[in-house]
Amino acid sequence: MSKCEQCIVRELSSLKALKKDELINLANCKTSYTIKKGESIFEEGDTVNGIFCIKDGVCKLSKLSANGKDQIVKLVKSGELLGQRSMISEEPTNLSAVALEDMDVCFIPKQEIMSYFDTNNQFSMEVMKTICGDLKDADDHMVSMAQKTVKERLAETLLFLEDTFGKNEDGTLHIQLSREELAGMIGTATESCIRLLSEFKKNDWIELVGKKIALKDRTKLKRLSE
Amino acid sequence: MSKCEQCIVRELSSLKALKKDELINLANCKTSYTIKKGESIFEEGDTVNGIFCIKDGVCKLSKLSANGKDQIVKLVKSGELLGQRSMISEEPTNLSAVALEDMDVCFIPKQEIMSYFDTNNQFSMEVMKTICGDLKDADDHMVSMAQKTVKERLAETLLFLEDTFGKNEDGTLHIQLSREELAGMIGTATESCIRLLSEFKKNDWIELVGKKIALKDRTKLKRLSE
DNA sequence: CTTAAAATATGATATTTGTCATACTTTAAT
DNA sequence: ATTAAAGTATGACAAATATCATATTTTAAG
Repeated sequence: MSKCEQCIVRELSSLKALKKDELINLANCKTSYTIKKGESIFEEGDTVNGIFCIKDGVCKLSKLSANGKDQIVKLVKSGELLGQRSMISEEPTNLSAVALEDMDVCFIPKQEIMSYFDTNNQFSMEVMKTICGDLKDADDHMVSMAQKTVKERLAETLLFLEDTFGKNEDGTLHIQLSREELAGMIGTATESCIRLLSEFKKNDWIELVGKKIALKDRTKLKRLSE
Repeated sequence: MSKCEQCIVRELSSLKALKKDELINLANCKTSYTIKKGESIFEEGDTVNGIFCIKDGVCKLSKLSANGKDQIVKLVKSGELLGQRSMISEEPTNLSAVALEDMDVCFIPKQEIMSYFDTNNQFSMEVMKTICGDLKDADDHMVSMAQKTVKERLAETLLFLEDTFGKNEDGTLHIQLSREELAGMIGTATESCIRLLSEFKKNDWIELVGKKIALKDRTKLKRLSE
């Protein structure tokens, strides 16, 4: 049982507002475990009785739509918390969380978080601000879906992926998404996504290294996305 | 200065968690006013230094997209609070709020709300739950935009409008939206929206009474929307 | 290494949706 | 009452996107 006090990623989330004695309690009640790429942390309809603190790795939050396609709502990376919404609402979650890479996570039981809400107002405010940020992102995302073309959304998403997850030494996007998953982020058919990637490549805006993608002309992509 | 203690709509929002003495303070610092149909409560980019409690009327929350179209993100009606997200984030709002009907609202300064956050945990939890509910709605809405056709979204929206705002004696939707606004909710061009309304009418799923709309076959609409 | 399965890619085509033009209808102002 | 402006409606067409078929490449299993 490692000490939460010394955990680096804790500083990145609302948990940074916790005080020393709260951190000691936290270390005593948390559960650490690993999740392999492709495994799920929770699934649509599950009741989440706590929150997950992501120490390492990235996962996708997605929702299966009526037509059988998996729409990716958000990517969550190390330093972020997972499951807050569902835990606070006291409702089964409407999203599935699936690891895109091997992950290290800690589970913190609901009871513990609730006790922080009762005694540590700064923590409550941090959580509230995080959820408000998520809400703003969701609204903006929704407007993109409604008003932008698939091409614009692809450009936007590629830039987002590079900005958020960085790139490898060879310039390719660090985050590994299949074409199907990329299409699921954009909200389009896999074939349409592949076709547009080919078009972007032909225009020399991106490079395709196997199934990896490298951005070559961020300016053009930026202009297209707006 | 009317007493908040006796205000009926207060019972419908997070404000129901306030205690007697808090309500007396609230009554002393709130500002009541009216807003005419078409007027705005705040606009994209404004800093919102408090929240609005809607006593009567309905407004739209919308965001202007790059192509010049106004995407309606949410409708807010009496009993609900407005501006919480922006106030808590301490960021300018990303949405505009415009009255769809004449409205009565009260403005509660940020300072006052913050003091409740400090001293009344139940209130904080209620606000958190509301925002979490909004986040869930936003995610679901986003998936609809990404995965459903315009026709499906129109059917869904018509049902939502009847369920949420009710209908007049003649069976028409109580809420008054122009075709342009309805298109703005669905995320489509005004002409496409009008065209689909005509098609729905031809199929006898709805009736068009002037510019008003009456649902005639909820079952068909429901099936279509899913 | 070989093979089956999965992922990526591309073409052909149908469907959906947007855009532009125009007509009709309602609303509001003089 | 008359007229202009805004809102609603419809047609014609173009563009965007989905779907289905099929080929190619990559991955994983035996």
